[in-house]
Amino acid sequence: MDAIIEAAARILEEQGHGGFTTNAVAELAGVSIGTLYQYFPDKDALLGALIARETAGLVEGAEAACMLATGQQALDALVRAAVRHQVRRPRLARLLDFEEARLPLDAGTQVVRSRFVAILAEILARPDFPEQSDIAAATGDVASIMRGMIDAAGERGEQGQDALVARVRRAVLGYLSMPAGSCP
Amino acid sequence: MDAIIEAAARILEEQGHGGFTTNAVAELAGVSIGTLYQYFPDKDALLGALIARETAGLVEGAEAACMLATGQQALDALVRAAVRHQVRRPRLARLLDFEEARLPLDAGTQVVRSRFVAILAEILARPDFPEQSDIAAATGDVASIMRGMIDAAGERGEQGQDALVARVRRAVLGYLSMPAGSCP
Amino acid sequence: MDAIIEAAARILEEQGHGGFTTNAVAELAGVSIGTLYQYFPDKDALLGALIARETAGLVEGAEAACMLATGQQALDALVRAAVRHQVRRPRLARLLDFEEARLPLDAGTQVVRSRFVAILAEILARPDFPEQSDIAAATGDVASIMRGMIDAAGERGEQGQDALVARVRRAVLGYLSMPAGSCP
Amino acid sequence: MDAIIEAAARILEEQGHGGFTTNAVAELAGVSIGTLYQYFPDKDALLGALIARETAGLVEGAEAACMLATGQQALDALVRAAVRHQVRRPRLARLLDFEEARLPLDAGTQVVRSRFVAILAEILARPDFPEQSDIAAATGDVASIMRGMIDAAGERGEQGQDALVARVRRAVLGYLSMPAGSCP
DNA sequence: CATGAATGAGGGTTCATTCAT
DNA sequence: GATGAATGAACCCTCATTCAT
Repeated sequence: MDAIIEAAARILEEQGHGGFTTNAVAELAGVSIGTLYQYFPDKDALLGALIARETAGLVEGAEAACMLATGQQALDALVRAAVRHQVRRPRLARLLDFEEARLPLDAGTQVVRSRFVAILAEILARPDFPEQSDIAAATGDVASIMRGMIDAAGERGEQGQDALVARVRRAVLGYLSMPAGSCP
Repeated sequence: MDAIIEAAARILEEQGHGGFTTNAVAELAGVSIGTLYQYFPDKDALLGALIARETAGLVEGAEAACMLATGQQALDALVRAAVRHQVRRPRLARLLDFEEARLPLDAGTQVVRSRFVAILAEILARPDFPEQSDIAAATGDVASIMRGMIDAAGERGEQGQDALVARVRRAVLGYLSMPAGSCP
Repeated sequence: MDAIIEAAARILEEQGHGGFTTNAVAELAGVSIGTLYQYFPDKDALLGALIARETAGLVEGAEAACMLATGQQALDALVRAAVRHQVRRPRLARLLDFEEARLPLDAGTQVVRSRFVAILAEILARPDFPEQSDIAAATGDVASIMRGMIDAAGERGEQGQDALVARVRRAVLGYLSMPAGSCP
Repeated sequence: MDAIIEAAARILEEQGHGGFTTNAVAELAGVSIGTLYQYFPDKDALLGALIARETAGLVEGAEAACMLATGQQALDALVRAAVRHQVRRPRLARLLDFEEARLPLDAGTQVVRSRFVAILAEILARPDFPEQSDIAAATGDVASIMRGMIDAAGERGEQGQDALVARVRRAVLGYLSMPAGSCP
């Protein structure tokens, strides 16, 4: 039931973990608690489904970005997708981010998440970016940078997307164009 | 009682939020639940004390970094301090980071946190770094980048400090040396 | 659930405040503690419901008394109702009386209580009683006299109703027929 | 320790049963909790001592009243003593009244309390009062009337003593002068 | 004698989950 | 399928009481 997942999302972003109870979700969704348990075996399954739904949107954007011709364009679209995703529901995104680390991630979500990283890796390997000696590490770092900056913006309640997109791109490009292993 | 705070730290990093109950903390600390409540008026106060303790170490390192002559040296020391802090107890650091956002942060902790940012701002303003048009934004971004990368490393269970330090420095320097506002 | 309220009544009269715990009430009622809290948001709400239930019976009797033709008859019925109410469960009545003073009496119960006083005022104003210079004070005093005598009888464990009724009537009539303000 | 008893009194009248904890009493008295327990074996003992202290003042007044020549004078003084006692610390008096019923009254307090009734009985037997067919019952009733009216005044927060004294005397004299056993 | 840190049974309350209807 | 009353383990926290110093 989509209504249940959406109710879970709303409760989570409006009340935080404190108010996130199965009963509250069921009530907001307009179904009985029994019905909720018919669709989701337990609370974590509901959370997992919510995470999957949210992550899916992000991956869709990433896949679209991947279609673009140049690396610059693709990266730009990817950053934009990530920012848009976060700006839409910042608190929810942050909370789910945190939950993801705690959950015994079911296979489905795992795949979705690594799909994003795979796409990012493909983009960073494009010829219009400086070649990276360790592409896997670079990919991980870029992902971390994006996540760190975007989460922080959400936490601060930043509103506009464009400024944030510009700054994230600056960070990513700066990282990529900086030679690895410069002296200590 | 330091034993109680340390027990709280251990419970949190070993069992996560789920296992973090006042009774569990008291038991691990080897005191009765009543004793715990004689030192901390409620659960959040205990959490606050733990956050303060952990954050304090980090700020100390930052303050030492601030003493160094050049910006490069100071930044290097700062990154190193942050990495060391995180690598020591990665899970704990991440969980506390999250709690900090939720707590009605008492003044003391607030100060500690903003102190770190203030130090970072001072370092970034040094003459051996490229001048930033918006120093506040740059400071925030650099902090986010550091946090994002270091948290991710902790999440992945990365062990060695040096590689991580090098990569974080690369990201920060890359960001700083990239001119802001390059078009797409 | 009536069973819960009745269990509360029994616990209260058999064990006093000391034994009046939500767990004890639930157990005696034969329901789980969770069920109790589904019907009453907290302990005070349960107490309030019990007070309302007990007071209701008394007011009913008072209202019936009010229908009677003469003041003498009405007063007699009123006293009888109050005595009957108290004699039925003396300890419970006394304890609830006390709690009533402590509770942030919800509107419903407030009304019930003042209703009794209003009825008493109406009865005392009947023409077959001596006219009172300050009817409000007289009403309050008569109510206090009744309550004092009836509570004391309950405390002593007095059993029969008739003797007590006769004595209360004597006190009330004595008060009413005594001119106010006779000097010493 | 008188300071402890007085602290108990103050806590009780200012915070009610809810705040009446041995720790609070000790703190207000300016002694340690250990000291409190050196003087009073347990909480009820402290309460008992407080009751004894308060009741004692009342009995003293009653004994003084008993010395007066006529019944009228003695009764007047007795009522006045009771009212004064209550008006001084109304909430405390009411709470202690209630506790008295619950406590396994130690012999000392028992004696004090029945002493008051004995004095009242003696006064009511004076020749300037109408003769009572059942002097024991009359004594109990008069005591109950006094207590009911005076407690109610305290509950209402009534301030002046004189009006209350006049009304109580009216009630008592009215009761005494009313022939027992008038028709139903 | 005074102290006060320590104790821990027990109290009020929540909430994930079940199951008879 | 849907319902929602019922469950009870577990949580946070209090407070009367003890006892080593």
